[in-house]
This record gives sequence, C-alpha cells and structure tokens, in this order.
Amino acid sequence: MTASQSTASEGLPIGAVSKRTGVKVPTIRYYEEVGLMPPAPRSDGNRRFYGEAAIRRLAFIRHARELGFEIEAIRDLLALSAEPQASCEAADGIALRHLAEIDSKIARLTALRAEVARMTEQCSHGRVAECRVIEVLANHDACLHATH
Amino acid sequence: MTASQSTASEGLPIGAVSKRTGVKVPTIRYYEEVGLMPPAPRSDGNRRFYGEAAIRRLAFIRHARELGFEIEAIRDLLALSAEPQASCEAADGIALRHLAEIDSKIARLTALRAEVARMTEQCSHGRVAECRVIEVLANHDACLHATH
DNA sequence: GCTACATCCTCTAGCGACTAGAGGAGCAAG
DNA sequence: CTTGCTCCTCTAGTCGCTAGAGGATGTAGC
Repeated sequence: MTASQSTASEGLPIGAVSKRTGVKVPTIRYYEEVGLMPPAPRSDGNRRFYGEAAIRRLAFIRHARELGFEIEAIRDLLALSAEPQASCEAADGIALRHLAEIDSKIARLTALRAEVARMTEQCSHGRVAECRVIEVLANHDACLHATH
Repeated sequence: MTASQSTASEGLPIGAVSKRTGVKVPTIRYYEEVGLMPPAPRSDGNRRFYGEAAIRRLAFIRHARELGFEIEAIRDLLALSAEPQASCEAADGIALRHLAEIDSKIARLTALRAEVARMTEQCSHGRVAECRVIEVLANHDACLHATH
C-alpha cells in the first residue's frame, strides 16, 4: 500500500524481473512471443521494461506452469481472470480437467513403478544371461502387463 | 522350434512387422535412423525386410519404451543383452535409476495433485472475482507450496 | 498388358515448452 | 576509453515421435 519506491516510473528491465519472479530471461521473451505476455514497452535503447501488472501476470503464469497447466490452459485462465464478473465455471472446468490429467499420469506411473520394481527385485545380480531385467524386457509375457 | 513357415526366407516387410509388434511404421524407421535398430536389409525394390532377430529386438525396444525407459537407456540395455556373460550390474543400475526417476515423478505429481485438488474443492462456483482457482494462481502465498 | 490400389520409399516440418549459442548493441563504472 | 555486464535478435537443438508431400514399387483383377 505504501507507494513511492526507488525504481518507480518506467519499470524493471527483464533481468530484474527474471530474478524477482524466478522465470528465466529467455522464457519471459518466449512467453511474449507466444502471446501469454503482452509485448513489453521498450526503452530508447530497445530494452523491455516491466511494470507491476506485467510482473503479477508473469507470477501467475509461473505458478500455473509449476502446477503443470499447459500454455493453452493458462491462456484461458488469464483471459478469465481479466473478467471478474464472469462465472468461474470455466476456470473450475480447466482445473478439473487438469486434475483428471494428473490422476491418469499418476496411475500410469504407479503401474510402471510396480513393473520396474519387480524387475529389479528379481535381479539376482549375476550374469546378463539370467538377468531378470533383460529377460522381462525381452519377453513381454514375463511381466504383469496391467496397463501397457 | 518348428521351422518351415509361410513367409520364410527374406523376412517380413515393414508394415507386417508394424502389425506384429504394435510399433508404427515411421517409428520403426525412426529407430533405425537413431541406431536402435540396425539398418534393415533391402529387397530389390529398396524395401526393408525383417527377420526374427530384428522383430525380437523391436519388441524389446517397444516393451522398454512402454516402461518409460529413454532411448539412450534402451541403447545401453540392448548392448548389454548382447553380452550374456557380462555381469548384469549395469542393467540393474539402469533399471534402478529409472525407478528413482519414476518415484520422483510420482512424488511431484502427487504434490501437484493435492494443490490442484484443494484449489478446485474451495471453488464456490460463483464469480471469477472470488474464485479460488484464479486466486491461488495469482497469489502463491495462498497455496501449500510443498515442492514448488 | 493395363489399371487400381496398397504399401513402400525419402525428405522436410511440426509438436510443447523451452534452452543454448552466435553475433552484436547499449550502458554504467573506473 | 576500456572493461564487463546486460540486453537485443535470430537460429538451432532438445525428446520421441507424427504428419504430410511427392514419388516408386508391388500386387490383384480384368
């Protein structure tokens, strides 16, 4: 709430924004290129400068990416967040779809894990000829094959 | 063990191999290109033909891919499987490293899942302005932030 | 032999979400 | 004025395929 700080008027250059948000410089430029970030205003020397709104937007994107949302989904979420009066049904839907995606990935990985763990546990640490790891890979019948 | 079958002598063309192994035709060519499969012998008309050994190798690759092994790892596993007298320590190591990878992916996804689930559960299905989904994304402090 | 049609060939480009590097310009401090 | 940092643009690479263009070959029916 207290205004009047140091860098004030024009905003921060891309490197400072990168440090503040934890998003790498080329990634910020990439987000601009694909339209997630609006084209940043430039200084005389053609350098990008970012105000508070842009930095908040970037933090939003970063957080969404950390949570595994795809660029396309983030594009939609950003559009929604710009319309505070709209129903949040759409946003909820995006999140729910993402949740389902995560669940199916976890399920798949859990099945893989069981298979690979079984392989390694049965390995007798002898010669390749009787190695369970190699054997299971070579012979699909030798495995649990739940999902794959 | 019983020999003398129909297609016998030269081997199968790529399409038949694809059907038998479930690996798509362009993918088989891709595996040859990156050196996972040896260059297939060609017919007069420049078409690839595959014998039993090649088909077994392809099945091995497919199974390993299904289990999430990377191409590089499969390359190593194939090399190892060609040396039955060697110790299977290396193969075991590759599998164990892969297992650790899977575990860390599962852990990460599980943390994400909790976060996204919490977001959606708190959504009151009202306006965007008070939507928990949008809010959490905009404000990192509003989330559990375990791993991210 | 001829005509369809399927299958095969090579080559290039695209996916997602960046990352790396070349080659050059701007800028602040000593 | 030079050093060294940050910034700029542009191209190409990552992974494991997938899609498509444009053309050759093979096979079945007539």
